[in-house]
Amino acid sequence: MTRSATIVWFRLDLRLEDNPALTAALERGGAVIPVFIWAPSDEEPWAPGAASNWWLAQSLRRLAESLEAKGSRLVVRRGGVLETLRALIRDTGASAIHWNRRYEPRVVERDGIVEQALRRDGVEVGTFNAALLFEPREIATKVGGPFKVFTPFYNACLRMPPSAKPRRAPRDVPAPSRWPRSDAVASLGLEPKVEWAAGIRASWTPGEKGAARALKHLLDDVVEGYPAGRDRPGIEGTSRLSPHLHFGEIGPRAVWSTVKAYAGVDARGALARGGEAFLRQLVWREFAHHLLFHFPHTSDRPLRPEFERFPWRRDAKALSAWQKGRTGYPMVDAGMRQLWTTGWMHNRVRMIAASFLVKDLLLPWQEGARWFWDTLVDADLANNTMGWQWTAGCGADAAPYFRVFNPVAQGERYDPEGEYVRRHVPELSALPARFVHAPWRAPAGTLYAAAVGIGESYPRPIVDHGAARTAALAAYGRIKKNR
DNA sequence: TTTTGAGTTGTTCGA
DNA sequence: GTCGAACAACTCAAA
Repeated sequence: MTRSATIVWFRLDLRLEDNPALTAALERGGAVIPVFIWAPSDEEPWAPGAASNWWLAQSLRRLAESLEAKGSRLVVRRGGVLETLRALIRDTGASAIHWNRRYEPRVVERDGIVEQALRRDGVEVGTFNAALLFEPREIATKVGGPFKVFTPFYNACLRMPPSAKPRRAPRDVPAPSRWPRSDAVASLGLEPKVEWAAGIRASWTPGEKGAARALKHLLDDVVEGYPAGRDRPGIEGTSRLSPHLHFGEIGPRAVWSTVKAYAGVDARGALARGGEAFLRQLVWREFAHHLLFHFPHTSDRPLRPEFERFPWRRDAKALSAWQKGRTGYPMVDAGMRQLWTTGWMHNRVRMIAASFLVKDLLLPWQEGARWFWDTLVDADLANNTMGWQWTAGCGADAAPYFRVFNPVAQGERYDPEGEYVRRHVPELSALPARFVHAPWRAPAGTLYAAAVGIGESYPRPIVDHGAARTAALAAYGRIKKNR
């Protein structure tokens, strides 16, 4: 006796492996109807940005292909989620719907409404965890509250029982006798009308297979040297898993168990071979989700209320120079141009570029968060929010206010040969290493030989870092509590 | 309730 | 060039 069909509503879980909503649908028996619904207005003011949308289009195509290889399809629709699901239930006779949970405040709210309405309709609703090692409510302090400091959060995670082993992708996915209509991915308008995605396309392979390849690359070439390599933007020292994790093309459980098995344990019981350092980063992703879930206003407003009074400047010209990578500080500009051309920025450089916007230019962190949101292929509300608030000093466990990154010193320390700068700021590529992070210090003859014209081919610094630092410290001093 | 120890990623200055 | 201290006070989390 086969049961009636189950709809699997795909969202940020665009994979077949270790996908609990899908697995449970298969275990339930009967046909499975995989669905994706494009409803960006539900997520305003944080509807996905342009780079995210590009990635999404590719990832949906890859998912559809994988489903077709299993004898199934991906039904794509646009518009109101509840109306669409109800129509699909009506058309297919499905009696159940499964999805994997998301944790962004607006989405939690929307999903709650959808779930209640469908249950009232008599539909069986099942929701699952695919996106996190530990969901926001699973980790709590001894008195039951959310954590605001990373280290105790991390320790609490390590005390948790290990999560279940990731499930394999199904062999096949039983199709319904008749498929509901589907829109084409191309009709969703996710891809640019003007061709700007060439650099992004050249840098990434969206989809579950691309994610698996990135994980293999992490094990083969990255983890071993991760503790130091992750801070070197000139080399491939990071996992580059972030967009794959954001779109759920791979799950954190699979990453965790694979890295752990690879790294092994040293004599003192600690994870060896860079494993600890990498998995810590994975827990930072968990912490970001924990924070946004428990402090849902923080995507727009500071966690520390005194920062509501911070004297941010308005300066459209400075903001535009930062966005375009024309601040005159090579490390900042290289980062901003890497972001623009590849849809991604190395984490070390994100901190440098973000610190520059917030502390050197005294522009509001929300402006930076907005720009990153639109340009990053890994734009993730939880991670983006936590990162910007950390840099600005207004978030959980944030950098102390006097911690102002020096873009020249950071460049010299983490990109000593200037490879990273040369790659992304080609007009400086002929400068010797000792001037590549501060070209204005180079003698005229050196500049001439390298064909660099300060204020011509490459901008003069738009602010003096030393003076900017003093101004930032003064501004932060003014919002201190006891003054 | 009170106490205690601690807190991702830095910079600058002076010895 | 290298090293340690100062930068400031606050809040968190657990005992």
